[in-house]
Amino acid sequence: MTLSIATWNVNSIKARLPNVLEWLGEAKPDIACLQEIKCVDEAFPREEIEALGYNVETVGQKSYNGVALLSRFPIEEVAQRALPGDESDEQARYIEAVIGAPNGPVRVASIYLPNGNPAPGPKHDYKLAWMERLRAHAKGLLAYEEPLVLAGDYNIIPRDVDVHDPAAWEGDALIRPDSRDAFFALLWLGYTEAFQHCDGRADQYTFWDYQAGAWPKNHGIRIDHLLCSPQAADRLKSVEIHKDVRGREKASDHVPVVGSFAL
DNA sequence: ATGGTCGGTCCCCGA
Repeated sequence: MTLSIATWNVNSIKARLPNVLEWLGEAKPDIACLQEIKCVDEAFPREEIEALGYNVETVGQKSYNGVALLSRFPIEEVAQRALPGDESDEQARYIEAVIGAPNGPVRVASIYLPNGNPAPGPKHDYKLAWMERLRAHAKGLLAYEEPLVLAGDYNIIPRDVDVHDPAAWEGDALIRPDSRDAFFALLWLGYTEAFQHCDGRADQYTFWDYQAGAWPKNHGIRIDHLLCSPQAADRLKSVEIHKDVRGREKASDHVPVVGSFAL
């Protein structure tokens, strides 16, 4: 059977609820990792999403950030409601759970990695420190030797072919060499970036800014990623970027990325 | 013609 795992930065679940319900109804992902829900847990439209057959777990925050995990299969254990490594970090950017999929447990995290702009500066320092915490935690997770997908908005453009005009982004926190190095450090642990593994084509984007006609000009960037443990990568069959979602009424600036696994 | 956006909250910030 095929297990599909999606990631989508919705840029406010309240503003995006009709789009989210429409997309869930047509794409029917088994597991969906959402980012930037921009609301506290009590304000999340849980009932509407549960009505489509999903179990729901959220780590919310007023106005900013916020992540959610939706699953057709039971969420057996919420393993983390924050990224370990800094008790003083109050930003809602990480949730990790074990899903009871029909053929065995699958661990999934929904990640909203800090943007980091302007760089250099305290926000970029926070981004790099957060990525180092993610690296340390992701390293430990490999010891489980289980199918694991770290899905989310990484705010990293991995390669120059993942942006319409690399020169226009020079110096930006999403493309800076130090940001990229921190992302590559995750891959060097043994994680596989699903899109590059399955497809790898140039000019396949997951985000188009609301400003400056970025969408009609196709001036996008690819920053939403699925990082797979070896046990997940072995079972990875395909990755799809649901680009058409960007052209809909009241669209998020990001689109869903869906991985299909023989799990 | 060198502009142009959203979303949340509150009168500006983050992306």
